[in-house]
Amino acid sequence: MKFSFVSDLEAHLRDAFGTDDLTVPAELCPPNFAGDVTINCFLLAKPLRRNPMQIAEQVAAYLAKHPDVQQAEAIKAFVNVTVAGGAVMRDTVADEAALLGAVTLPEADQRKVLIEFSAPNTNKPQHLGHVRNNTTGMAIASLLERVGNTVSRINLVNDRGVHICKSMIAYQRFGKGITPESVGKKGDHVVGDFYVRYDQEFRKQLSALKEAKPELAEKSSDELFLETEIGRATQDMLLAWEKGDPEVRALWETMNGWVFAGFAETYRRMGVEFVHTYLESQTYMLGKDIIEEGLAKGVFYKRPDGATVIDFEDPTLGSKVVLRSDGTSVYITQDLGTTLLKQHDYQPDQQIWVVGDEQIYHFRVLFAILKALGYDWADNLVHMAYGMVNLPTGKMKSREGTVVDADDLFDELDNLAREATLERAGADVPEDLDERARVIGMGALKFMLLKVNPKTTMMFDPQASLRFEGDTGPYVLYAYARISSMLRRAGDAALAGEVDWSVLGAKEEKSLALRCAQYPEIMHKAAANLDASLVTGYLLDLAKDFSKFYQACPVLAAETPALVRARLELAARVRTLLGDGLRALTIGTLESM
RNA sequence: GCUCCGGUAGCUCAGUUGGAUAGAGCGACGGCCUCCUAAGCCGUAGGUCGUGGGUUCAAUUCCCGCCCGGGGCGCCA
Repeated sequence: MKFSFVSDLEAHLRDAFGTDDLTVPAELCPPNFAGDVTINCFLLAKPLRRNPMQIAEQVAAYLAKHPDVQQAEAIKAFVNVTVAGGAVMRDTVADEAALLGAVTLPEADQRKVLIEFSAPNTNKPQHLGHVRNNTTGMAIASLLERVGNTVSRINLVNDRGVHICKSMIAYQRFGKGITPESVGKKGDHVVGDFYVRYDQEFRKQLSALKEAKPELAEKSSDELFLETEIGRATQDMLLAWEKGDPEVRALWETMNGWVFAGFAETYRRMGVEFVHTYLESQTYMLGKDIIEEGLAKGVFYKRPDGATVIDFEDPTLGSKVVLRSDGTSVYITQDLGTTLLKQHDYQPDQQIWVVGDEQIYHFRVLFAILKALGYDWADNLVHMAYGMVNLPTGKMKSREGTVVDADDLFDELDNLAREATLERAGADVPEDLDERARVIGMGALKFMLLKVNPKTTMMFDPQASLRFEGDTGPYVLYAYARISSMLRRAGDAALAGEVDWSVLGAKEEKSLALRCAQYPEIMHKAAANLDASLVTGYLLDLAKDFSKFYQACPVLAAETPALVRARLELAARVRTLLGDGLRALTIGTLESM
């Protein structure tokens, strides 16, 4: 927020104290104090080397005489300033293009960013955890784009490995040749069902094994995996896959095809899009050459047991194996390879991974290795770690069937939004009911997930999530729709000609305009911190300020045409910002609700 | 054991370079539709900011100890 009176005050103070380069911080005045804007003089005490109370007195005395200022009151070290309505409007919302334009960063600060998110496995459908990832990834990507960066969204699908073999084995044994079409089910769910079926069979064999050999009772299921018949069969299938066995490959292609078709549908409903999807089946062999290179450079060394390792200087990183003693890759080897591949393919200034916080250590190691290998861009790699989603009943566990399925959740929210819409519509069933239900349901879900700070482990209460009142996406959508409705009623002619902003000055009008003025800085901060919750919080504040204004100040029925015009114009600004902000979070809007 | 994240109202969460009397939503209670969409607005109740020290004019915020909860520390991914 930049006000003329603040600039004048800065010039005055620089002059009076002989200081260069002084910036005066102007904040919104807290609601329990009288004023619009507050100057915190504690922050001026150091640069001016004066007692903050004295500065406050001086600031208040200067501002009291300023033409834009109606009242300036010093309380302790704070100066609460009541600004003339016209001046507030002139310095905040009058120039819409300038307000929106300020969101775009200067060219020198714009970056080319590559963001990877979603990264699902092809053995089961997506659940609420993936939904948080997808929503966060899309929101961060479009937020970064909105402030002027060039963003490439990519996915890296884990389409090979033991997990998919499990589903394949179960399908071979229990599938009876069904297809998604024959059972009328999404392909990812069909494959996921076999993954669950596999686990049942494995458990069965495991308990039989433990019964036969009581000495194994204490062993973990991982340790006993190859002791079971189905475990060995799975291992054999994995090896056959790696050798390119035609039959195994054909089944793999078929089942992955089902999963991808299912994912496409889930992504479509969420509005998730990627410029490219890397497949692990095509990249898993990458990375070994980098190990060779690092070995030659002395970054890695071969341990007596044959494993290739790196010892970090940082004791919290310790030591990490990068190649097994048999020469095969580990997880991090592949990740080194794909990181280089992505760097080569896109030449980004920065790579971002949206991956759960349980992998924080993994990424620290990954980045440290790349740094040790001498890649200067390794300093710009970012793991955007986000927290898990828990349910009131506890953690989500696929095997225990306690996951909230993404598609089911979408359906449920869609239905509730439809009911809520019909309930409010009365006899007039809207023609675009489907569209409304979709936007409201998905908007409610995304907004709720984005509202909490990404790094916090969040609690998802399915019951509470189905409500559309209070601090929710629909609340914001509702404010948007009401303004749209007002503008429709007013007609285009109502927005023609000059606006006399000086007719505004009610506290609700000023608060609203001041809130609008915060938009660019909020967007910058959210983008810089990769934190979409700053935007949701802001949009709620803006929508609340609008609702208060709307309650207190009649717009279309205002006393004079000039007042109608100015209030309508102010409301239009709010609508523009709400739409812009929601779009930056990949949440759609509605013209009527 | 080492390490990372968290502990704020009954519940879910804000509070980010240390600043005024710690906020919101839900839930509870009480008001507001002859008036631009009540998915709304207004009010009441609800807090030793986990705990004990320290730094500071000023600490929910920074530092240290402790308690509680969660994650991570593999030749798994």
